[in-house]
Amino acid sequence: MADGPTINTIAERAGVSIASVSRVLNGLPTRQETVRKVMAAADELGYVRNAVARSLKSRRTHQVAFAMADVGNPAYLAMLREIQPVLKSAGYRLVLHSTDAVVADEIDVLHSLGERYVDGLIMSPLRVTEAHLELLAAARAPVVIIGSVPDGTRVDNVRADSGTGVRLAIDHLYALGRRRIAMVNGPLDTVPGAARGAAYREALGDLGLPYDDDLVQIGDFYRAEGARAVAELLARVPGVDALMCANDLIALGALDVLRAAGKRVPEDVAVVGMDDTDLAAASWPSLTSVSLGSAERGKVAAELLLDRLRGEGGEPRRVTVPPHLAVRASTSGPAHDRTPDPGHGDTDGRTDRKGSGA
Amino acid sequence: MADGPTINTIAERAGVSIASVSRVLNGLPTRQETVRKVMAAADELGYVRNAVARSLKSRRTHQVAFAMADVGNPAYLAMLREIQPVLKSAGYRLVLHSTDAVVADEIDVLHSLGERYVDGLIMSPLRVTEAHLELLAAARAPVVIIGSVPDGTRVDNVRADSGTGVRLAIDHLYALGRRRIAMVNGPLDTVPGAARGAAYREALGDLGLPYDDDLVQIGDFYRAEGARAVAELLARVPGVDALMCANDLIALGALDVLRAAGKRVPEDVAVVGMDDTDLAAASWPSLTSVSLGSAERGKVAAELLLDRLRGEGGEPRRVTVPPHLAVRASTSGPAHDRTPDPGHGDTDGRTDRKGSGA
DNA sequence: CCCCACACCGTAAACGTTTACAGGCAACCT
DNA sequence: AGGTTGCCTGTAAACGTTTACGGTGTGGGG
Repeated sequence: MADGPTINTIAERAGVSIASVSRVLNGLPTRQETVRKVMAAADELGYVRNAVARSLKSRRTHQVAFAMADVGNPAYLAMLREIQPVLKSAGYRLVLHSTDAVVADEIDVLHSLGERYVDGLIMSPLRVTEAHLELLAAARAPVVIIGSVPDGTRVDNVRADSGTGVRLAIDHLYALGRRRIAMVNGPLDTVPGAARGAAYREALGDLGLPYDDDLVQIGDFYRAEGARAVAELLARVPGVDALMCANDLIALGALDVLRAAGKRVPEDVAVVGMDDTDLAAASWPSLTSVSLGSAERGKVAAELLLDRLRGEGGEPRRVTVPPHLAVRASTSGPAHDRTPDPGHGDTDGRTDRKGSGA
Repeated sequence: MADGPTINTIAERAGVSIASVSRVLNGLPTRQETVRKVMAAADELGYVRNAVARSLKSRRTHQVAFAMADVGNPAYLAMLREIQPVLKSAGYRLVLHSTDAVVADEIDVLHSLGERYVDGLIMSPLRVTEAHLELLAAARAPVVIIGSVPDGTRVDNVRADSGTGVRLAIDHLYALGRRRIAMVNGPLDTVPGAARGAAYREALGDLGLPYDDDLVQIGDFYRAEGARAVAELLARVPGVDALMCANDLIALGALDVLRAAGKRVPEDVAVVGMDDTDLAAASWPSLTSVSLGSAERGKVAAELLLDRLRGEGGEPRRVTVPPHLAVRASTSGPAHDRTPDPGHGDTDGRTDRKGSGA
């Protein structure tokens, strides 16, 4: 296999200096004859520029890292799917870090920025610890955080608004005439759990509905736990007419239990999920779900980072992506898929993906 | 922000040569006193090794690329989820290429191997063209292909076996007493479409069932097209008692239509999907599906590549990952989720993922 | 005819590491 | 005491680029 040709090999073969070769390859002004000779030599040798050497000299790797907890999580996946093309079209490669929700791994990623193998980083941390903040402050490359970050942290930041999301859903249910709206939440010591629980309470208040502890059931963010929680809830409050679920998996569990209990969805009980994953469109009945704009957040984050990489300075920017409601059969009757908000309504397109397996 | 400390900065501060610094940092035998001084200096300066310079000298980047058509496709996603941890624990970073099913992009990726920004590549191409083969033969780094490749191609190769997969499903349906088993396929000019169609015909033959053109319906690999195809099929052959669908999306479309037609699943019509995506476990009734072992293929591919990176030579290896059947409610009655093949039975665990949206 | 301007090119340094080689020094043996 | 051994360390080259700088040759103007 030998050792690939370098700029030196070309120089020899073309009878010019390596400086000329470099100039030609970079399109700097050069005599026509020289260009011809160099190009010919490069073609014959099948030369490809060594990216590592180039990076060393130019201090640019044209790589960007994206770090999140788990590729399998549809929220992160949606981000990834938007980030990738944005970076690609700007000439950057994407280095993927899956941190398995381990804080130490996230710290590692931040620390490894110092190795300078990427020009920038997009990170969506689970929680932001002191260690995160310290490393962020000292980061040797631009960083964009997807998720919430303490006020005053000097870092570009793109966040969701699950509080408003919950409110959208509750308003929707209220508009449909539902008055006994229950909340099936995940653990309250998680950031999303706490935020969604608080928003539920507030939204009820604003609508003049009483807050009733009996209507709140805590489980976990999984399907089986969601089912269990809803079963308990139904036993306690048989007359409930709507379920606000803290994510889509819980909502799927709710559908299971309601079906088993002989309740019709949405006629007897309306169900709303959250995150608007592709499971929502695939389930039966299809699930109305609050989209927190993961895709949009990914895209914005990538664009913020590219701005920094282009050298734009200035104060850290903060963008909040508004949630929206993807209305489907589980609240609005038997019609199949309706998305009243065409501005973001690519929701259902997502099931249109090929599942071949070559 | 200044310019980060280098090995030179440390050498100065510790009063030793850069060679000694390098030795200490790499754990080569060194006097205790020197180690102490160097470590102290490095700590105080917050030194982090420059990965680019290191790669240039050592000709190792500790990066591996994975190229596939689309991260959103659950089959590729499953691969990615297995590849990532295997590479990570071996100390490699993952560079992700999404080629959007554009052949030119795949060629680009292969070509860019010459830039030496990665030590190896795992690629799952849609089709393998002449250009692919040429570049593979000349590749300057080890490559593992996930998918089929012409016999005699000198490249490590991991493939699925969708033919056997179809047969598993047909046998299963036959064992349940079904005799009018229809096939709902995607276009026959695609690789998976052709293979699955042929396998269907063969499997019927082996079971002594007649092949009947009326029982075959061609659509496309999407939910809506699947629904349309099944509607036609039902109109033509009302007595069909089982549907073999060429992927999960088609099967979801089938469920929609059967429900609308008042047919019970599985009592009246049993339904089998293919690819065993997480949609299969989420749907109602949950969907029996043929897993083509995407996750397993990803894992095996990563391991083959690591072997090469460790310097193992030898003939190109070919591994075929056996398919298996994830049996669920859409064929085996009302009981919820049963996977009779515990050897691969992590199927349902996949829905147990958190869908938070910080 | 001389000089200057200009276009082009080559030499060499630099980016931040790793590593072959050789020098220095202490300890040990004879 | 002199020689040998072995450990530790420093010098310098190398990895493959980019680029500042100065040199050469040509053409044109005075």
